[in-house]
Amino acid sequence: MPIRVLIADDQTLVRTGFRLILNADPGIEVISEAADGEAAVRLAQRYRPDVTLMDIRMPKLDGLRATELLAGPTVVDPLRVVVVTTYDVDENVYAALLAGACGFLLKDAGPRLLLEAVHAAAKGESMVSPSVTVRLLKHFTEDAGARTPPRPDIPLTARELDVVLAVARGRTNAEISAALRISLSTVKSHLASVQAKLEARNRTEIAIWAWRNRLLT
Amino acid sequence: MPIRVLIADDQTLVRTGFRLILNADPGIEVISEAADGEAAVRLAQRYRPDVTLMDIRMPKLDGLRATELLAGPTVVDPLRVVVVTTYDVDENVYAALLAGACGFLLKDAGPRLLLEAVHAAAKGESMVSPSVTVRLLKHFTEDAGARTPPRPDIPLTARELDVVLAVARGRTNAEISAALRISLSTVKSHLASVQAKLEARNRTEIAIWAWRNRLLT
DNA sequence: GATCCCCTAGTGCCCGCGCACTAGGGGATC
DNA sequence: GATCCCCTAGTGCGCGGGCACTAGGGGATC
Repeated sequence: MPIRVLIADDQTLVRTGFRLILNADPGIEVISEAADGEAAVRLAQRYRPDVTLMDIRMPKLDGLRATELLAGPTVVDPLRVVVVTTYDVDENVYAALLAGACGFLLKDAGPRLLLEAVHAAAKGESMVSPSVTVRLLKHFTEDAGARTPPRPDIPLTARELDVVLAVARGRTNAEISAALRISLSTVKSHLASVQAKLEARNRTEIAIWAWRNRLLT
Repeated sequence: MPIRVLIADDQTLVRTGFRLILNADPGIEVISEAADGEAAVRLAQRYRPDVTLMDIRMPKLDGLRATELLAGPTVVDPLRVVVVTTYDVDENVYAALLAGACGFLLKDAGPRLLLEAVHAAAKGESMVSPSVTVRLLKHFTEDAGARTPPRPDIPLTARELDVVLAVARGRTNAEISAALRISLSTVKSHLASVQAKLEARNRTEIAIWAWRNRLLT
């Protein structure tokens, strides 16, 4: 059984291009096309395709709103939507993912990537354009291991700082241990020395210290 | 000028498979291979390949450490490393990204994905396996979703607020009980309902909520 | 008067955390 | 080579805190 795909884009040429690429894959079948956002929502709700390719800039209803209607957090039985756009703008990525998109592709991506994205979406996985992914990972690693020295010159080691930041995010010792790939004992060791250095009585005071000193925002 | 690739994997069959796939692409040239982590680091430092494919489980030095040595945050002129592994474990993903990997691939990925990953890495972009991406996005939207509705308008009762503020100052339940002149049980009761309302998992997350919403300075 | 919420209070359970202490490998410094 | 610090890891212990549940008095609303 092939993957049933709906294409939503206001430009005929783009739709045709996508259709040709997708139909060349025997595992994929384009079942319908929409030229504006309203039609996209209507057709998607009627046919319930396995994957919907959604352009952002469309008449009547833009692709992000349409995505929210089809895959948003409040939808009971969300569809899989891959957002496709020309412009690699951070706000678009952000909005698309919050709207429930399970993929974000730039139109300059090659056919291989488009096919991968459709297959991934159909499996419940996600595919994001590499140029977007790199920023996503940056976001992630900054969040996870922002090794910025603290304002008041308390000599925390790099590892201790990792633990402090995790605590300040409300993580448990077990979670920290998994995230940093060290044992529970080691987490406790670091935490104990941090606690002594900061003269904190418990982990909450450590978290407060981190917030007070603007290690987090 | 083709993309120069180093393959690091202890299994000969895997290396051969990768080499065949990569060499089929005229834009890619496999310049060397390593069968353990130490050799990977040595060869990578000598030849400085555009992209290194790095297995995690390897003799002598595991791929994560090797990646850290080649692309870690402390390295002056980091190389591009794509981590490749059999096991889709969260800790591996975290560790790989923190070690500076600009890609994370599962070995069950198809050849298309491997090629895309190498091309992306060479361009300074990033490619992550779809099954991993889906979890990465979940993290992202959770983080973002926790930020977007900065709801100070959660209906906390006066007494609950007292307790929250005390917690946000690092007080223990016993101290709160004494300060507010109520029993320990009552403190726990209030705290339990606060916890439910804020969807917090522990008192630290309650304290974080208070600071994030500027209930304290 | 009935209903609802808030504040108060309790019991039992047990897991996570903090405390004290030890310890070895590795890198940097003297 | 000796010393120091960092990161790692472990054991044992005990308390604080989170979880589930019940419950009664009082004020406000319907």
